[in-house]
Amino acid sequence: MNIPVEPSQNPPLEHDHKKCVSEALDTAEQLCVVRGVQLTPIRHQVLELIWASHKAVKAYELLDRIKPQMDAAKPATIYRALDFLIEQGLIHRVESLNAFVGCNCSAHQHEQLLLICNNCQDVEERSAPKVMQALALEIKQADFIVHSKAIEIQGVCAKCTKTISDQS
Amino acid sequence: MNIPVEPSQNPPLEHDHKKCVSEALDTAEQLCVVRGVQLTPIRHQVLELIWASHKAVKAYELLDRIKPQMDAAKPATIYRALDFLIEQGLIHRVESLNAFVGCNCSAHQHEQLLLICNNCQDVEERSAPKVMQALALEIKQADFIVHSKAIEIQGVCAKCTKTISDQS
DNA sequence: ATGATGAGTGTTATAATATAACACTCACTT
DNA sequence: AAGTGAGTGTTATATTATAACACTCATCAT
Repeated sequence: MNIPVEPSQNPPLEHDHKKCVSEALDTAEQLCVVRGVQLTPIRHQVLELIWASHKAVKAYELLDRIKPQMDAAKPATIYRALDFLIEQGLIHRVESLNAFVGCNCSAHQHEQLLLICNNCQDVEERSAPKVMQALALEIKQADFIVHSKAIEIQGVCAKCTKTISDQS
Repeated sequence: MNIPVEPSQNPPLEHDHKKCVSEALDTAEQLCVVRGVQLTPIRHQVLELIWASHKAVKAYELLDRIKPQMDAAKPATIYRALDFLIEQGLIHRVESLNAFVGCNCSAHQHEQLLLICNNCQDVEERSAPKVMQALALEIKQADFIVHSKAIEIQGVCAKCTKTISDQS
C-alpha cells in the first residue's frame, strides 16, 4: 500500500514531492477563494507545471509543456497566467534567471530570499527574518519607500556540494 | 570662473555629477591598468554612457547612444563591453530591470544593495554591512556556496517622495 | 428578456533582450 | 615569418515579453 518510490532524479533528496505539490495547490485554491479571484483551469495548470519541480522554469518551457494539453496555448496564455500567479503571490519571478518558481509563502509575508543552485537549478526559499530586519532598517535609513524586493543568491546548494564531494 | 549651473534635470539633487563621472572613469582606468586588462575605447565609451546618469540604462539605449559616434555598433558591440565591465565590477547588471548602472564599489566588495526608484529611475548603491552580515550568516546556515548576489529593492526614493509631497 | 459590463481567453503580430558563429585585425611571441 | 590570443566586425537568429483587437460568457441593472 505504499506510494511507489519515485525515480528521484533531482528534486530535493528525501522529500515527498507529491505532498509538496498538493499542499501548494490546495493552499492556492483556498487563497483564491478567500480573495474572490479565479484560479481558472489555465492558471491552475500553469501553477501545477511550475510546481512539477523546485527548479526555476522559463515561460517558454511552460508553453511547451502545456501545449500537449492545450494545443491553442500561445505566449500570452502563459504570461497572463504568470502575471496572475505573481500578483497573488503564488509564484516568484526569479529576476536573475527570467524564470519562475513556486512560492510556499503566499499566505504569509511574500518576500523571501531565494537560494538558486547553479548546479541542480533548484531554488530554495528562505524567510531569513534577520536579513529582512536589517534590510528594513537600511531602507528606512535611506528614506526609501518599498514596492518590492528581490533577494537572489546564486551558487551551489548543500545537496550538490555534498554530491560533488562524494564523487571524489 | 564657476562651472555653469547644470540644467539639473533628474540626477541626484545637489551633486556634482561631472566629478562623479570623472572619478568613476579614473578609478576604472586605474583598476584596469592594475589588473592588466584593457579598457578599450569601446569599453570606455560604454562605461561613460552608463555613467551619464545614475539611472539604470538598457543595452539597446546604449546602442542608440553610441551609434552617432560609432556607426558600426551592433548589439554584440554593446553586450561584449557590458560583459567586460560587469566582469571587472565596474557596473552592475540590474536583474529586475534588465538594465545596467555604474558601480562605485568596484575596488572594494562589489556586492551591494540597490535601491531602484520607480519614479526617477535612479539607482542608489548601498553597502549595507548589517544586511550583508545577516545574509552571510543565513547563507552559511543553509550550507550554500555563493557565486553572486542580487539584492534589489524597487520603490520610491527619498528625493521623489519629497518632491511629490512638496507638490501637494 | 435585454443589453451593458468586465473578466478571461483566442489570436496575430511585433517589440525588446540577448547570443552564436565566423571572419578579420593587430600586437606580441617564438 | 608563422603562431597565438584579445578584441572587434558582421550576419543571423534565439529568447523573452507585450500590444492590440476580437470573442465568449457570466453577472447585473434596466
